[in-house]
Parts: sequence; structure tokens; C-alpha cells
Amino acid sequence: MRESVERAWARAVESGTLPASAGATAPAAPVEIEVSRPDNPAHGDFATNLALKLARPLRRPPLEIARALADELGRDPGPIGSVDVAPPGFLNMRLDAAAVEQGVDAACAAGPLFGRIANPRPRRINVEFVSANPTGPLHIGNARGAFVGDLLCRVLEAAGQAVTREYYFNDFGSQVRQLGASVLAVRGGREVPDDGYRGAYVHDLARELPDEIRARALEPGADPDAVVGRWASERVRAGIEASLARLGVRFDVWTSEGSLYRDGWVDRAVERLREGGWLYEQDGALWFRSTAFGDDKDRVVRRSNGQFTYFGSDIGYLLQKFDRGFEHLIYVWGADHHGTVARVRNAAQAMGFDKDAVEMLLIAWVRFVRDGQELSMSKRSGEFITLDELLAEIGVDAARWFIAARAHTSGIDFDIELAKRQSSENPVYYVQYAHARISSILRKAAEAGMRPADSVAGALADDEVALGLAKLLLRLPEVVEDAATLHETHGITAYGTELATAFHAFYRDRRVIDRADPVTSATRLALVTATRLTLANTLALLGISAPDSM
RNA sequence: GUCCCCGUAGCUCAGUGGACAGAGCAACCGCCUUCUAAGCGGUCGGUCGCAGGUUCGAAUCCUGCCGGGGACGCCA
Repeated sequence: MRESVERAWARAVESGTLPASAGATAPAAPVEIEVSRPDNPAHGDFATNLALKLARPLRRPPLEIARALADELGRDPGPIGSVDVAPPGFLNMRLDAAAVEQGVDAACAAGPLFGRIANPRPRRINVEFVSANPTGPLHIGNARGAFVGDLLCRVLEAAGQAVTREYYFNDFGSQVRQLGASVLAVRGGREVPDDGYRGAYVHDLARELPDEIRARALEPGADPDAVVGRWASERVRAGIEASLARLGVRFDVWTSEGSLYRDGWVDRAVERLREGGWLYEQDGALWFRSTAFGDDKDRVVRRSNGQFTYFGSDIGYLLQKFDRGFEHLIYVWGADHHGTVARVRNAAQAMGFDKDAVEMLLIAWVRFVRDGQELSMSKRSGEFITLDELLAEIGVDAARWFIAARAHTSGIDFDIELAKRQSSENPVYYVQYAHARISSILRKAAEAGMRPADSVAGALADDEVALGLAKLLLRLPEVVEDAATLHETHGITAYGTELATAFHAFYRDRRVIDRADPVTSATRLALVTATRLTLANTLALLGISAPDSM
């Protein structure tokens, strides 16, 4: 479409209908061709404001430019069927029905791959998300990050990128020791320490603690809290992995913070920064000169007690990820990590990497509310609702849709009681219903011995309703592309709703199975099959099931 | 105090400088002899937080203010 406009512009200039530039006027910024989807169907399938943008540099009235462009567009061999000029100078273009028919046939041929974008040179992208420390089961506060990260990965993969899903966790240090101490306390019938953990899962762990681990913890010279903590955290981590699997979220790589030290990545990163002159010692601590890159203060890498900070681990991890060959790193973080964004990106730059290759997605909070009362999530107090409990109440598909339909920057109030009550009205069921309805039609058709035509050719030119539906199907690839570019998925949910609406309208206006007219029935069956495919692919992109009956 | 995000219909939220500001839900009125009524049609509903500015054109960009959330550790 853009190519057609570009060709038309070039030909208009070539033929002298339009001036190449403004002549004496300074060559301003080059005019970029924008092709948009008008909200109003009366404005065609595509529109461009090119004539409006050219009016000033060319010093010509926009309508005159628009007419010249429309003239050339009318002769273009591309998919454009008709062109209108609308004041003050918009060009409104309509797709040619035959081109749409070919597009739908191609979509059917592509099957599950329809909507995915072929990318000859995929970028290797690492997406790190969730990364909750294994000191307790995932609670509903972790849900958004899990879904947003997973959705982002699905979208990037569909856009043809090579994505690695990564979970980063802490398997040593004070939190894990606290967990061990808490388990030991419960096992021994003692009071859990003040800064220990108290949830029901701690009691489960205490009960399940193997004698062998307990014996090892009690060996002379052993650190009981650390030994038990390590065992417990691995136990918890495995539970987290299982919970995530139930959400439809999987990871390719689990990286422990400890491994970054054992394998020397932190030392190597420190060395690299030191060579660059980006480190200095002060008050017994080792500092990174983050201010040299615009941060408002320098950051401690290694404390005066010799322990590395969390930031120390971060720089080791950065080096490790780049060393593994990733071209782009995405971190899905809670909005509370906002303060650490600058230092990590600065460290990447200081180590000689491209700062823009390190990107943080800050997820706004979800306020969980039950009956107007905000719920606090604290592993230490043991007051929290686990992810598994939430899903038992509202279901994965509904929860996924809820998260996918909102920009990740917007804060969400989530009333659990309301969500349960409204779950049957969740738009996700509306979209799934459209899929199930089509499945039912196809079953009925098969029972009647009718088969979809091999092509929708001939079904669209004289049928505005069918043509409108078909045009909508063909938008999926651009919806995917937009989502991948913006790192947002609400365009996909909106598209799914729109597509379902279009199908339901088609269902109302056009009878698919008509024994009296087998030819029309066959092409409509083909169109409806393509619609079902598009709905299924859209839902798959969101990790949501596409049921054949409801 | 400094920095980041948000403020759009009763509610939850879209809106990447353009054509009358949209969707879902809620509310109200209609529609099942006929491929699934988890559906369809219609109605109601907005000072786009406020005030300036830039632009042919601003919900969108800039400045200031108001309101909500978050961040500003040798915590993780």
C-alpha cells in the first residue's frame, strides 16, 4: 500500500505534474509517507495525508496535490481498487475485491502461520521476566509480569524474532537463609524469627524436609540455615515453575544469581569496567561512575564488607547475556525498579555495549481489591493469595485476556469478586464464542456433505458484508507487527473483539449453509473457515484457547 | 525536594499530530419455527484533570499547576 503511494508520488514528479521540491525553500525534513486505517469506513480501507504534508514544502494547495496523486494511484497495478480525494486533501483508498480474495486464499494456505511475519534475519532477543525470588509461591502480584512477559515473547516470536525466555533467581544470600531458618524453626516447633517467612507453604516444607538434608545441616561446621534454605528454595522454585506452566508460561533458561559468581561473570564484568576507568574505591567500597552517563549518583558495586550488591550481580549478568550472543535484552520489571534502569543501561554502555540494546519494560502495579478492601501481598507475613488460587477462581483464559487488553503502563484495579461475577461477560468469551460458532457451522456442513470451496474467489466482489469480513481477516499481520513494535498487546485483543463482531454480523446477515445454493455455500464455508483460522491464530498469539464448542 | 508513570463515558480501559473522541461492561428498549441468544439491533452516556503555548490541525507535542501511584540505600 505504502509502495503504491510511493510509486504514484515518484511518477507524478517524473511526469512533471508535481514539483520535485520547493525550489528556493530550504529542503526541510524529508516528508515521510504515512498510510493509516481510517476509523470511518466511508473513508476507505487506507488513507494517506501525504498531500497535506506536501502542501507546505511544495507551496501548492493540498487538493491539487491530492488530485495529482490520485490520478497516478488509479493507474497503479497494486491492490488498490479505487481512490477518492477528500477535503482538505486526504486520499482515501479502497482495496480491490480480487486482491482481497487472493489474500484470503493465501491466509488459508498459510494456516497456523498466517499472521506470523517472515523475518529473514531474526534478532536474538533475551526476555527476562517474573524473576521472583524462590522464597515462596508466586502470588497474584506476580501474575501481571508473568503474563506481560509471556505475551511479549509470543508477539516477538510471531514477528519473526528469535526469543529466549529467561528467569533469574537468587539461590543464596540472606533471603534464602531466612527461608531455611523459618523451615527449621517450624520443624523444631519453635517460633519463626521476626524477619522469617510464615505462609502455609513453610509448614509444608518443614514437613517434607528430608532427614538427609537435616542431617547435613547439623554436621559440624555446616551453616544449617543456608543448607536448608538451599534445599527449600529449590523446592519452591520447582513449584513456581509448575505454577507458571499452569498459566501457560514457560521458560527456556533459569539462571541463578549464584552461578554468575561461580562462573566468574561478576569478576569479569568488574575487570572490564575497571579497564575502562569506570570504577573507583571510596569508603572501602567499589563504585561505578554512573554519573558519567547521566545518572544522578554513582552506584556501589561491592560493599565495604566485601559483598557484592545486587547491581554487582546485574553487571555480571549483562556481560553473560551479551556473551551468549544476544543482540537485544529486555527486562520486564515492576515499576518499583524504575530507579535501577539507568545504572544497568549505563553499565552496559561502559562495558562497550549499545545502551539501546538494553531495554526495560516497567509494569505498573495491579491493586488487588476484594469487596472494596485492598489486599496486601507479603510473603513474610504469609498474607497473600497465590496465583493458583486466583486461577481456580477466574480461569487462565479470562486472566490472560484481562492483562493482555491493557497497556502495561497503566495501573489496574482488579476486584476479584467483580471479576468472578463478570467473568461470563469477559470479552474473551465473546471471541471464543465466535470460534465455537464457526466450528459448529462447519460440523453441520460436514454432516450435510458440504465442503468449503478451495478458494473464496467470486464470493466477495458482490457482497459488501463478506468483503468487509475478509478485509478484516487480512489485517492480522499488521496487528502482529504493531504489537511487536509497540511492545503492547491490547491492539490484539481489540482486533479479536472487532473480528468476532464482524463475524457475528456476517452470521446474522448471510446464511452459510444453503442446500438450494451449493456454490454460494461452498465459498461462504471457505470464508468462514478462514475466519475461524484467523480467530484461532489471534487467540493463540495471546495463549488463549480456541474452543470448538461452548 | 528530584525523577518516572497515570488522569478520556457511571465502571474497566483503547486512542503511534489529522477527517464527527472509541470499545467492553453497566443501564434502558426490542429480537430465538430456521447454521450455537456466551448472540443481534437500538437508546442513554464525554468541560479528553485545569490553564497557557506550538501547529493549517492537539486527547496526542511543549510549559506550569492540580490529583493518584511509584522510585530516590554499601536492601533485595
